[in-house]
Amino acid sequence: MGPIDRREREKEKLKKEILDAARHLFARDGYDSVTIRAIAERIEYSPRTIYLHFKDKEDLFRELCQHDFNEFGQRFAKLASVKDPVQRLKALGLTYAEFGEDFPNHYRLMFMSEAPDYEGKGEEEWKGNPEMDAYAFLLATAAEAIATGRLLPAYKDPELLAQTVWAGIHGVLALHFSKCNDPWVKWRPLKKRVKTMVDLQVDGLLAAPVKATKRPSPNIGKKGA
Amino acid sequence: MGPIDRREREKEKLKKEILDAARHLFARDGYDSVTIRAIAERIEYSPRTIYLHFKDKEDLFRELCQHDFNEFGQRFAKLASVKDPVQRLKALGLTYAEFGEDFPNHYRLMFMSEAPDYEGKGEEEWKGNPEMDAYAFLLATAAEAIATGRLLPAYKDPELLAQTVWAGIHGVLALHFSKCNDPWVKWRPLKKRVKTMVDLQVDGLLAAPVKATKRPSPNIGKKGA
DNA sequence: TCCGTAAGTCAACAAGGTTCATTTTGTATA
DNA sequence: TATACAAAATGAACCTTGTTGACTTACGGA
Repeated sequence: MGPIDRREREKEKLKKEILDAARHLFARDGYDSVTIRAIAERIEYSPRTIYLHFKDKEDLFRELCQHDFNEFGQRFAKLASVKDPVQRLKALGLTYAEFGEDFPNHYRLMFMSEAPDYEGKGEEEWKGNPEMDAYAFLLATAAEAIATGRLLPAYKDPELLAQTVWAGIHGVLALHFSKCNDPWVKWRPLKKRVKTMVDLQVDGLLAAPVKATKRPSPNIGKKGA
Repeated sequence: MGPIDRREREKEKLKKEILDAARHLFARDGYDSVTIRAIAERIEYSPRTIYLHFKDKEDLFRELCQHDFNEFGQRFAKLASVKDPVQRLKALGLTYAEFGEDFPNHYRLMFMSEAPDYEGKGEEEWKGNPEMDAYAFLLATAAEAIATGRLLPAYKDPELLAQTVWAGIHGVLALHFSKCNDPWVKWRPLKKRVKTMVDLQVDGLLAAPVKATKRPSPNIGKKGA
């Protein structure tokens, strides 16, 4: 049965066209500024047609992310070759930030907008999500880093460590995206801020500058305010 | 001239009513979900009236922030009594995060949405802004901390240090607000993540656990990936 | 009492997401 | 070949929301 197959293919092709148009516009103008009508105009179809392929604007947006974030996943995957987990942690941070710099609108989309509620959805719904893969990779690296015994004993929960490191770099980017116009801040170059964050975190984890391999003293004592 | 004054007072009172209604709604529902019409309905005036007091929705929103962020400024001001600048840095982080926890929607408003362009506006436009005061305070604390000589020599730029520390805590909050539903992350409690971030950063700055007062070794050498 | 100004309102516009009812199109079948 | 039918596509409209133009009302001063 040829015709049916062809139709199916054509349907897929149109969907791809929509995604391409949407990608272009979202990346250039940001989520809010892009209208369904504009996307439709770009592909020379009526706005209504888009709704035959996507439930609503957010659904389109989300599918686009899912599709595109392979780039993100691929960049991360390359870092598997870094043997030392602590160095890999650093590399992860730098790569993550680089992605944010290269694709600011995608970054915003993925990390700075309310996530959909996965409540109730099965694992299949989010399996294969590059964001998840990246987090898993970060988590594994954190665990390995801890396993080297070179970190301060306070940092022994891989999950907590991964979340904290992630938050640090994310903070640099997020602040950059939303606050870079504050006139009372003499912003340092983004790259410099990223590097400082990465260094600071690793310094904090190792808690002994550069080449110390053993933690200097086990008792950290109370840290209360 | 009594009547004129009274009119002025009444005008101010109505403006305050608008702000109160807006605060309530913004805090409860978030910026996007609040409509001008809803605010108007709450104060039992027509929507048009709001435009007699504020240029547009964003202007209203911004004035509200400006007005409310005294709370923010006051919390910070209290920390001036912490003598040790490093401890004060810690306290600043914890207080900042506490504010975000207590007023998530205000936090979002102030730190997670595109700032207006201050381009071209004179200093008067943003003078007295509590956000600026808070940043100035953080900056001063960073400078003092550096001046103690207890930090690693790599961290000698107060501006860069302030920006990095801010970014770290902000990252924890921002990630929390937009990503706490990701099912593949076993999120640790927010308070714990905040504390970890603060500790990690201070550990990194001091680069010698706990009570070390002198930097252990001046040469940090290259940190490149 | 009458005028002018400030305060306030109604109705409407425009933009944008979304849907209803309808038309067009291409395929399979009598 | 002519017809029935489902898929594809669309134009017009609906609804919400920010915003504004034009009008009405209230009131202090002459």
